Amino acid sequence: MPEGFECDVPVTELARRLVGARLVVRGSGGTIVETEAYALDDPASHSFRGQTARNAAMFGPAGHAYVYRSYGLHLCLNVVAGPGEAVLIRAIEPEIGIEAMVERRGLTDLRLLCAGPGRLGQALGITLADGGRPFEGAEFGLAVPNAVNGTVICGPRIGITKAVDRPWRFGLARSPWLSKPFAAAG
DNA sequence: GTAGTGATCTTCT
DNA sequence: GAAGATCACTACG
Repeated sequence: MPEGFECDVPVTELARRLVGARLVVRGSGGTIVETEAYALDDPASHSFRGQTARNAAMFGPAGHAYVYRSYGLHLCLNVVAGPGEAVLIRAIEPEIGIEAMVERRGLTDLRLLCAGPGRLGQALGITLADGGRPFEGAEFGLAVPNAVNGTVICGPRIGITKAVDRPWRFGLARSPWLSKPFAAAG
C-alpha cells in the first residue's frame, strides 16, 4: 500500500488527495498536479460495462496500478481506488530524473514533458507490464501527504463524451504543469 | 492564436 | 465498421 494511502475514502476524495502526492517510477517522477476520478457507476469509466481482460487491474487491489492503451498508442497510468474505481494521473511537476524523461519524450520543452496522461506515460517509461503492480518502494513509489492541500480545485473532466458534467478533475490551481488550465475560480 | 487531421489498436455494435 | 480517459503536426489568421 502506498505511503499515506487510505482506501476507505470515495474515489473522488482520493483523486483530490493524490494532488500533491509524490510519484516516482524507476528513478523518474515528481509531484502530481492533476488527476481525474473514475467510478464503477460512471459511464465514462472503463469499468462501467464490467470486468474485461483490459481493465482487470481496475478490479484488483487498491493502491495498485492500472495501465491502459489510449487511442491505440498512448499508455496512461491510474491508481486503483476500489473495485472498478481508479484515479487517472494526468500531469506531474517533473522533479526527479528529468534527463531520462526528456530523453524518452525527445523534447526540450519541459512544460510539455508530463502535461497530459499520454505524455506522462511516455515520460515515465510506463508499459502495459506495469498494470497491476503495487505502488510500493523506491522503484514504483507513491507517497500521499497528510497535509490538506488548500489550493486543490476541481472541474469537468477532459477528453470524455459521457458523464461530462461530473466535476471529477482535480488539480493545483494555476500550476504551470497542468495539461490544461482550470476555469478561473475567482 | 484556433482548427483540422493522421497515427494506431482494443473493444463494442 | 465506429468510437475512444490522446498527442503532434500542419495550415491559416
